[in-house]
Order: sequence, then C-alpha cells, then structure tokens
Amino acid sequence: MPRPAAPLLSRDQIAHAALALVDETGTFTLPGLAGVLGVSASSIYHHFPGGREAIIEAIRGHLAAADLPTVPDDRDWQTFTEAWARAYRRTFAQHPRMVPMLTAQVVSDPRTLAGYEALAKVLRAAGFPDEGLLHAVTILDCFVLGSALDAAAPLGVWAESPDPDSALGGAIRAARVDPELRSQRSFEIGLGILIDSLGRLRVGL
Amino acid sequence: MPRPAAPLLSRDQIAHAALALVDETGTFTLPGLAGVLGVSASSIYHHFPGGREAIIEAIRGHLAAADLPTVPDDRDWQTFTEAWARAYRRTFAQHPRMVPMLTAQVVSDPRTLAGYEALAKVLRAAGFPDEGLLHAVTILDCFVLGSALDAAAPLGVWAESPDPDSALGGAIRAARVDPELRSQRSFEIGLGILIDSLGRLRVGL
DNA sequence: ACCTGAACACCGTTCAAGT
DNA sequence: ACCTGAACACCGTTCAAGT
Repeated sequence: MPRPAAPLLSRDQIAHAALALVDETGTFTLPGLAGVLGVSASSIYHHFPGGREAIIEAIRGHLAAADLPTVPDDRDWQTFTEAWARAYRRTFAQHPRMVPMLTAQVVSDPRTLAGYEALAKVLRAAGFPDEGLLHAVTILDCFVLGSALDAAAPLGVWAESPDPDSALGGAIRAARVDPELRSQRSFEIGLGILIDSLGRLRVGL
Repeated sequence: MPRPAAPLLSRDQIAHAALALVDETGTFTLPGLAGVLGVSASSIYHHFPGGREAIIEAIRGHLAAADLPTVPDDRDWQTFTEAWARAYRRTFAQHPRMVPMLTAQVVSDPRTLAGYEALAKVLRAAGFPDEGLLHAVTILDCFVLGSALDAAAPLGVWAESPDPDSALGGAIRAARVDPELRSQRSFEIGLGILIDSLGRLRVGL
C-alpha cells in the first residue's frame, strides 16, 4: 500500500500509541510501535524525523499538556508551586514505565519548558532575587524528579530485607501502607517543607 | 585462544572497564566493552551470568564502595545524613553519563542497600519513629536522586532561552556561575533545608 | 506528501566446541 | 573453569521506489 488518500498517521496518534505501548509493555521499540499502528516502522520517520528520541519528547509534551501549569496565574506563589510540583509528580506516577525514558533524555519539549518558565515568573513576581529564584527552581526540580523516580520504583519494593533487624525493612513493614500511597505522603511532606523553608529564606537565598 | 592458564577477566576488572567506557563514550554495549577488554563479548557472560544489567549493578557497588557510608557511626544524625547525601550526589556527579543507566534500573547492589540501612539505623537511634523514619529516608532519597539527575544534566543547559524576557533564562545568565557549581550550591541549600526541617518535625513526622 | 520493503550496521544473549 | 566463534532474534535508521 503506497501513499493513501488521507494520511494514515499523525504525530499525536503516534505519540499517544507509543505512550500506551510503554504503559502496557514497559518497552518502546519502533517495530513494536509500528505493529500497534498497523504501519511499517519506516513510515514513522516521516512524522518524526528525529526518530525515537523525538517521539519520547512528544510524549513529554503530551503529558505536560495534560495538567502542568504553563502560564503564571493570580494564585500566590506557594499555591502555584504546589500545583506545579503535584502535577509533575502525578503525571509521572501515572506512567511509571515511561519515567526512565523521560529522565534519560534532555528536555526540549516547549510545554515542559513553559512550565519551568511559568514557575520562575511566579517566583520572581513574589520577590525572589535572580540567584535565589534559580536555587528555588533547581531544588524543587530535583525533589520532583526524584519523587517521580520514587513513584516509578518506590523504596519499599527493593529495600525489603529478610533481615528482621533491618531498620529500613522493619519500618516498611511497620508502616503497613500501600507503597504508592506512602510515596505520595512522603512527597507531600517534603514539598511542604521545601515551600515553607524557601519562603522563609527567600530574599537571603 | 581457548581457556588460558590464568583467567583473563575478573568481575572487578569488567565493572571498572565498563565504568570507564561509559565515562568516556556515554554508551555501554557488550561488544564495545569486550573490545576494550580484548576478549569476545560472550566471555563476559561467564563472569556476569546476569548480563548487562548485572554489570551495571556491579558498577553501582563499585561507586558505593568508594565513599558512601554503609555503617552507622558515632556522629550525630545530621552529620551522618549530610555525609550520606553528599557522597551519593558527588559520586553520581563524577559519572554523569552513568546516571541514566543507574536510575533506570532497580537497586540490588548490597553496598548501596547497606547505605540506606545505615541511614535508617542512624535515624532510628536519633528517635525517629517508624513511619517518620521512612518518610525522612524517602524524602532524602528523592532529593538526592533528583540532584544526581540535575548534576548529570543541569537545568541551565536546557533552560537557556533566547527570549530576553525569560525569567529562567534571565536568572541563569544573571547568576553567571558554572552550572556544576550552581547545581552543587542548590544541593547544599536544599539538603540544609531538609535536614533542618526533618529534625524539627522528627517525632511528629 | 506519505507509505512500503529491503538493506545496513548494529544490539544482547545463547551455546556447542575447544582446552 | 574460562574463552571463542557462530548463530539467533532482535534493534534504530536510511533510502529508493511507488502513488
């Protein structure tokens, strides 16, 4: 089948199918994606000249578009920052198998970049000085990225030790709570700490 | 050349060569590694039946052995936690190209696990209750992992916008400081905040 | 412009065969 | 036990050929 009357594929369709494929199988191969789409692997390159990497970046954009705040609004900076961080983490947690691919690759998706830019603008408007703003964004970014990794593979799943004396294993068993829920609670506590302290340090940052 | 009198390879040698290969080239392939070692790719499997994944885990162990505290000592918990977090981040920052491979894979290396266990023991001895201890370790882990990613690919390298109005780009240009140094300073500030706040919350965590 | 099929240069891993 | 070489089932990517 050569060129059809209407295109068989679109960038959105490809990115969407790729995300679904990763969510279900945990792997992302061009042949696999082509199979799902019912086309040949080479035809994907017509829509994504950048190949595999560009598709992953498109998925990042798809995820960012879902609920990451990308425009400053009239909420106070704490509320905006909370929303930004929660959206980031929630999205990653919903697609754990996508996380390693997203963190392995430099961010170029404009919507994700807009999210960082919006956060920076909100902090600037709140009186954070240049360097302090940068530290604040970096610290929040680090915590959110790490939390995304933790959401994808919580401490609990690999730190369970058979040793009954293990302080970590013991605490995990004592906590008796679903790993995802616990990971989420840790995130909320950490986020609260950071926003609170960054606010207090703000000008002296 | 069949089996030589003395083994040509050892696990340590293989892991060391693999790390050097990643540091230099940014890629890790079995054929590439075999080439550096002067053996055939298949011979590596005799030392690492677990293949590629097991070699990466051995590298993790090699890195953890370097300076990660893996045994509780008599320092106060803040000092121990600082040392643990700094060692973790420093090691990753020294091998940025290794970071994506290390974060993409579940931790099974015993020395790294011992590091988490030691941290948990120190916190328990300092009076952190079970669940609070878990949150503290998780929060620190998230921040350290995220910082490792940031050290490998600092915000600054991809958030530089040509837009002169960009709050983030402007702050980065205004900061006028080496990205690795800035990343490090952000880490220190964030770590200070977390240790301080975790200490204050401790029992109520 | 958009898709196909063949081709290229790779991968990771397995395994019989050697000593 | 430890290494080799061949083999298997894959990859991502390119490109001439079709309409």
